[in-house]
Amino acid sequence: MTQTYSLPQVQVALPPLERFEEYLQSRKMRSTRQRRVIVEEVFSNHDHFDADDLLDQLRQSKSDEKVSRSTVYRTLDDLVDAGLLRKMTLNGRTVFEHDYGYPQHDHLYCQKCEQLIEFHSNELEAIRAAVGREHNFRVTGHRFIITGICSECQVARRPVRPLDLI
Amino acid sequence: MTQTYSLPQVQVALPPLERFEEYLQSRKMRSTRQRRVIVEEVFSNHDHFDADDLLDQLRQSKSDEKVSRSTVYRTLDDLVDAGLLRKMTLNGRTVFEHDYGYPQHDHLYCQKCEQLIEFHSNELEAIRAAVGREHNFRVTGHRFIITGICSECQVARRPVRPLDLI
DNA sequence: ATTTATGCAAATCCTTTGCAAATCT
DNA sequence: AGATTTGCAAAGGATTTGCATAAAT
Repeated sequence: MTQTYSLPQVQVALPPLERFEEYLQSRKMRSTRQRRVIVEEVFSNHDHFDADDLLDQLRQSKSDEKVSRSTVYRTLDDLVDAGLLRKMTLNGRTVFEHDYGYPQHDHLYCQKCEQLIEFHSNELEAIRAAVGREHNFRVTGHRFIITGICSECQVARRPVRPLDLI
Repeated sequence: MTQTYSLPQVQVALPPLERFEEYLQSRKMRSTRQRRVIVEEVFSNHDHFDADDLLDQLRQSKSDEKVSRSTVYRTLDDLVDAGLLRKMTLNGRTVFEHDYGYPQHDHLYCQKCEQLIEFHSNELEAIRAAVGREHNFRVTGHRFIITGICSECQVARRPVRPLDLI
């Protein structure tokens, strides 16, 4: 039942860690215990997080695998360079989210619960392109965030975050 | 030739300083020399700026009108509260721009010359509303920034800014 | 054996704060 | 006079850096 003839090689997405090691090799950087631990932790769930969140998570998981704060910062930047993570500023906080193997999307940001909701819009891509064309601007990316109150918070009576820093 | 009968009072936009003094009064805050100097300086040109830029400008203009760094920070926040300025984070920098009496717009950001180009799109408003409706999200605002290379920089050969922080 | 990465503590950058003195109303 | 605001210097928070030691090739 096993097929032994070879199929045309399909571009299958590598697991994040492997993808990262590929990147490291290409830059003559080393695959260290810390880097591996960080990548595993980062891709173990799909939340948005900042350096501190990650540090906390690392401390909670297998306690023997310590990683210093500086290494977390350094590796997070490497992961962005490698295209595994996206970095953005939200309300003054630097937050990261998965980029590698993750579909393009934008965010709704609730000013009460501070939750980020993802959405995708094809029309947005169109606008982006049109605006670029109009201004003879070579578009390489964008960031779009809609602020307001999410459905759950519309009933709850919680204070709205000042929100000047989106 | 002078008409002495009174016309129905039209809502004319007040100059920024007057608008600000109105705000100050409503909050029992005082119209101080520093606050006046800052507002005048801020609205003397339409560039985007950060606290440091403003401090420099203040130092260059009439040298007798000194304003301390803390006061600049404090007043900038007041101006945001008063609705005269918008605050946003760009590439890790906190930048301000005129809001009062200024039409709603979004930005193109050139990663080479770091210039901000303003544009407006009605379609964007539509998308915003549609997305909000879909997610039962009460939209109060948004931030949209398109990144890339402006027309002038497309010919020049300058390095592209890393740009992870938009 | 070499070279790169880590961890620590110190340094930096930007912004905020406490408080006495100065300035408004 | 009485209250608010200012300027200063010190405190904060987040991130980066220099450097000796540890770990990877």
